[in-house]
Amino acid sequence: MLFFSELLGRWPLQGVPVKLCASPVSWHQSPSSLLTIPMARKPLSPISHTTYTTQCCNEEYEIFQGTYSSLSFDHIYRGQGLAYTPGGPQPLITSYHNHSSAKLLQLIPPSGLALCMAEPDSNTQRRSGALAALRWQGFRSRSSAAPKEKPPIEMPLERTLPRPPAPVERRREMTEDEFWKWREEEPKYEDGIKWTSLRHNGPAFPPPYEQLPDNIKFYYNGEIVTLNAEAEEVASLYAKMLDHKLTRDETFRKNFFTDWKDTMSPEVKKVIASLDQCDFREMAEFGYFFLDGHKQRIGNYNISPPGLLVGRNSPNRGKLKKKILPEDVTINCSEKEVPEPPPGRRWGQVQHNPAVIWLASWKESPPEKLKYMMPHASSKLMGENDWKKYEVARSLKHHRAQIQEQYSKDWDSEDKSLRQRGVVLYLIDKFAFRVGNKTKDGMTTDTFGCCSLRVKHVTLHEDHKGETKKVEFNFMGKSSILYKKMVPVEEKVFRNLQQFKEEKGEKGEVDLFDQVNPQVLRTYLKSLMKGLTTKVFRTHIACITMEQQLKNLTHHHIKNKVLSFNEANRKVAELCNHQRTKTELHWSDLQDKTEASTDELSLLKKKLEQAMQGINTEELKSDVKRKDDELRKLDVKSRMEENKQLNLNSSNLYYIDPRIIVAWCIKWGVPVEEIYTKAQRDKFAWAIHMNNENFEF
DNA sequence: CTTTCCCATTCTGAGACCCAACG
DNA sequence: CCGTTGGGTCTCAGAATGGGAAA
Repeated sequence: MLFFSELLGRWPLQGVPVKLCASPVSWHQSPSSLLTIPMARKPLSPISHTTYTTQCCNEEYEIFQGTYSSLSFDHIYRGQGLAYTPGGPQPLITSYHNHSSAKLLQLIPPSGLALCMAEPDSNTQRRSGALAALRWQGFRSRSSAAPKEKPPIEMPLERTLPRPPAPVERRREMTEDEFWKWREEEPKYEDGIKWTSLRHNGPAFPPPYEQLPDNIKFYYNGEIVTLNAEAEEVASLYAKMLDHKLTRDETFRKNFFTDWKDTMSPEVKKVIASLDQCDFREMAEFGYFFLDGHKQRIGNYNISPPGLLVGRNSPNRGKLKKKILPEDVTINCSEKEVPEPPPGRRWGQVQHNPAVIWLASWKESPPEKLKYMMPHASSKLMGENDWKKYEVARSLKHHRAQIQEQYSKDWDSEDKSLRQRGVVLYLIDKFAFRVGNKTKDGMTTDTFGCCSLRVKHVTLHEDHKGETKKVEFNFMGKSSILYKKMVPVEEKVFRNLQQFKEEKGEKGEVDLFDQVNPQVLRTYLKSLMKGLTTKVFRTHIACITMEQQLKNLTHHHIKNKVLSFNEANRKVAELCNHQRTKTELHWSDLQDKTEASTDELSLLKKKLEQAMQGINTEELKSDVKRKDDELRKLDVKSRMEENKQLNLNSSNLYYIDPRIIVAWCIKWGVPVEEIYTKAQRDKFAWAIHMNNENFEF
């Protein structure tokens, strides 16, 4: 909870993290009825006026009549937010976002400051930052309202840069007590006077437009036309949206063209008569690259802005991610086509390496790791790699039996390192574990994979729920996702694990497989099959599983094809342990409910049994039935919730050979569009193009 | 109308794996 | 000679974002 007093010190509110207080009554002076300020769903046109009248403090006030809509901070800074109050129009300071509404909890005269607080539902919190505040001056009741004369408001929209220097004095924020003290002691101003001193830094402006380099041209009717600076800026805004469907919308085009024309110099205006003849394509500068002359999308062309590192459990979280300058960037391109660095800057390095597919790289910190600008998943280069990956995974089927035979033999070896290797490989082959590279101490999160498993991560159960020989895994995997599963294993694997554990005694933090590391394993796998690595197993198993699951769907079960597809997909996600970690709020509620219902049901059943001897059991029977139904419904719901914990996206994007899906789609007459989204179809264009009905993984 | 749910897409962090250099 | 290390490259990972529509 951020107190009102604190708010004042932080005006305007951009970027202020605010926690919601469950009962925001702590600063209430007097009870007041809630006032909802409705939000327009779509930005209202400037001419539309709406009047909202509502009850507050048991008196009726006219609250707004104005042109507010999806007001963001951005709008506010530009002074576009206006509230028409009884005292006349006033700038509105709020963090409204469309999709959100806020409850005005209290109006605090006479300063006219009002605080609006969003309801603590997840959406408003997420979208609007939980708190909206509104400064409303000239607050008066209707009875004493000043005549509705709207004084012209002076809102200097144009300022001369540079901005005025920030005040040097650092001011401590008031405590709540201090705030109220100040409020009591503040001088009573006469009407029309609000303050004696007022200081701030003015609005923040977006960076100025940078003109396009000379080699970027705009064409009209096939001819190069040089636009004046202002027209170019506006044109580039349109160019950015070329892929947007709105650029085929008549009104959108008409409106843009009219406004664009206003920015043209007379000479340019004379030339450009129709939008249809305009070719903006080159002006959409970023986001594309040309591979042997063919236009391809770039995956990530925005360098992430400086900020604080938000890692998943990373020891570096909170550390500064420095601003990346052109001088930090290495460009990879062909020799005669070096991109123009931003004006007045230069590239750190330019190289012409055709052996790699990245377009630019820079070192991001922390941790000191290279980042790359890469082609988009839909590009030829990425598509080829994707295809190659699946071909390798596919070829594993010719070697798998032999590999399994080999590692099974290793379980009996005299050599402990061989026995360990055999067990490790078994786990990888059976449970699709990641290899588990060494993590740098202190630099990265402690997460684990097969080779790096520690003694405490593995629990052996000789006899578990009547079944014998079960192994329980419990460790943090990639991205700190918990891997917790209980699985049956081969007798010999079990004995070996038992022995490895025993050797280490009570030391849970010790590596379970001390004789194996990813490097050794890699060399070994390489000798078994060309291109074989640990992750090939993961891909292979995922594909086989998917194919099998889809095959199991008979005509009878295939009524809802998309649903059955998801079911199969889910199996793969489960195998790969792909989860979403967001805690669903109602998840625990549901469990509680189920538990309570179960208790009630058993109680009712008991009652029924006791009453059986009597005659009047009908009522009880129906009670039992009702409760039973209720429980069944809850069960279905909870299973649905459970499924929500799985993340199907990763397996779909990275593990399941799209050719399996395409073949399945053809076989059952399911349009690919029903299975893959637009972005996925782009990524898997290579597989869709192959269109092979008989594909078998 | 507001609020909540749902989903596709983007974002950027975190692994795997390769290879050359090192000890 | 051979195992280890660390930088470089590409793949995989869930969260954040934001549009749209159902409730």
